[in-house]
Formats: sequence, C-alpha cells, structure tokens
Amino acid sequence: MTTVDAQPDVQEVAGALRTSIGLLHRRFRQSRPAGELTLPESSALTRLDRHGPTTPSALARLEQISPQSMGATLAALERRGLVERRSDPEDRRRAILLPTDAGRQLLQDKRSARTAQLAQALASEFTRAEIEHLRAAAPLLERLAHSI
Amino acid sequence: MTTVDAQPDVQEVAGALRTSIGLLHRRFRQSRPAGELTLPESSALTRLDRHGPTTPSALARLEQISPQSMGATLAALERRGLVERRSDPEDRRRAILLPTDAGRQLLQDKRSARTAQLAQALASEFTRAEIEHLRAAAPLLERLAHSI
DNA sequence: TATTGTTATACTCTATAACTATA
DNA sequence: TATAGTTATAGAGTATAACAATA
Repeated sequence: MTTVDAQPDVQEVAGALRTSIGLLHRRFRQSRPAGELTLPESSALTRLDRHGPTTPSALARLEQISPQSMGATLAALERRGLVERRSDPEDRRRAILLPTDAGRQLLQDKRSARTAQLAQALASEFTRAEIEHLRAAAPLLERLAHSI
Repeated sequence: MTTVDAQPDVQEVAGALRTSIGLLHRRFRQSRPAGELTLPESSALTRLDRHGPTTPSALARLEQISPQSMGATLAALERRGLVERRSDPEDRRRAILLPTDAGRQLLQDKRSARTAQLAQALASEFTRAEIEHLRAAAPLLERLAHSI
C-alpha cells in the first residue's frame, strides 16, 4: 500500500495501457470507410454537438490539441458544410462554431455506422461482464488523459 | 439480454471508448521527451524484446500495420544501433531481427522514464481499486483491437 | 506464381513559429 | 500588451503501388 510497493506495479499497468491503446487507436484509424469523417473531424463534430456552440480554442482545449491543429480540422468541416462559423458580436476576435443540420444528420447516420463495427465486435466477442468492465473503464481513461 | 436490448447500449460503450482512447493516444504522443524513441519505435522494440527474434512482417502483423510501415520504423531503430538484422540461412528472403545490447539497455532505462509519468499520474490521482480496474481493462482492450 | 522485403510517394495528424486583428 | 485566430512549414505515422530477390 505504500508508494514504494505500488510503484513497480503501477508501472506495469502503465505499460500495458500504452500497448493496448496504441493498438486500438491504429485499428480505429484503419476502420474508416471511404468518404467518412476522419478521426479528429468526427471527434470535433461530436464535441460541438454535445457541448453546444463554442470557440475554436475552447474545442482545442477539450480535445487537448493546439488551436492551430483544431483550426485545420474545423476548416475541413466547414468546407464540407458540416459546421457553421459565426462572429461573436461582443468580441470580434472570437468565432462561434455550431454544427449545421447536415452536420447533425451526418453524426446520427454515419457515426453510428462507424461505431457499429466496434459495437458488433463487443457484442459478439465479449461477455456482458466484460462489456460492463469496459464501460466503467472509459471514464477512467478519459480522466487519465487529463491527468498526464 | 437479447441482441436487440444490448445493441444501443453497446454502441454507447463503443463511442465512449473511441473518445477516451483518442484523447489518451494524443497525450501519449505529446509526452515524448526530447531524444526519446517515437511511439512506434518504442512499441516495436518492446515487442522484439518480449517476443524474441522475428521477421519484419511478423512484427507488422503483431502491431497491425503494413510491412512497409514497419520497415520504416525498423530502419530508424537500425540507424540508431538498437536492433540488429541477420539473414535467415534457411530462407534468404527473410530477415531476422533482434534487439542489440544497447536496445535492451535503452528499454530498461528509458521506457520506464516514459511510463513513469503515466505511472505517477495513476498512483497519485487514482484509487487502488481504479488502478486494478484499469489493469484488468488493458487485456480486454488488446483483445478488442484484434477483434475489429 | 507466391512471398519477403524495399523504394517511392502521398495523405493524415499534429506541432511550433510568425503573423493579423481585436481587445 | 494580451488574446483569438490564421498561415506557413515541418515531422511523425501510416498507407498504397511498383519493384527486386528468393522460394
């Protein structure tokens, strides 16, 4: 229970997480059907839909990437007509972003199409208890991402 | 318990996993100290150390990337003198890879330096039960990566 | 012919630096 | 001066296509 005892143990967990998360991330990228949103596009659009109208920098903070990187992702979403940009009348440096109807529609249709494959793998190859374990793990992983 | 009941539920777990794994992967990339191995270099060298001498294509299959991508990673490791390449006398198309002493040494020294930060975050901000939960989740995540 | 590996090329994702406009 | 955002550039990570050598 002391720090000394816990350390080698926790290092092992850390290593195992790095390996498994690296693998999963690669698979997520590979499983993108043609014409679909890229990973960051999908992620940004989802955040925008859940979070409500926000600025590019706020989104960048949520996704933990640089504002410039988020800018590139948002420009791609705008080109495809999936997000709309409004100027904040109270501070004209700021841009306010919100999903268009097309963006919301795409989220409903296509995101499920993308996660369907993952959900299928879960449903067919994992027990109910294992799925519950993963459900509980997801917020822990997100917390961990914000802790490092 | 039926498939119909489970489906929307499992989709939700799938979405949560995608979000949290995306975030964590970005943080892993960002936390690379100067002069360290890149993520795929570290991963390939670790596999090589655990798995024993293998061929480039076998490593590519384990890491679930193309043989060409693995070739680029291995070339970088060779340039740094961390892996050694031998020709297979039984099949001269094949190359056999193994870590050098320097490669093994670096794994011991530096990989812990990299995971130390993650381990520190786990130890200081998560309860023992949460850490145990994550430990059990890691092999599930790896299995999931191989299922999709 | 099939397999192992290499070379060439390109796309995605992200970063840092330098800039403009507004506060 | 400080902040929001953009533009330019570069590096990491990966893919596909075309090739050479060996089986």
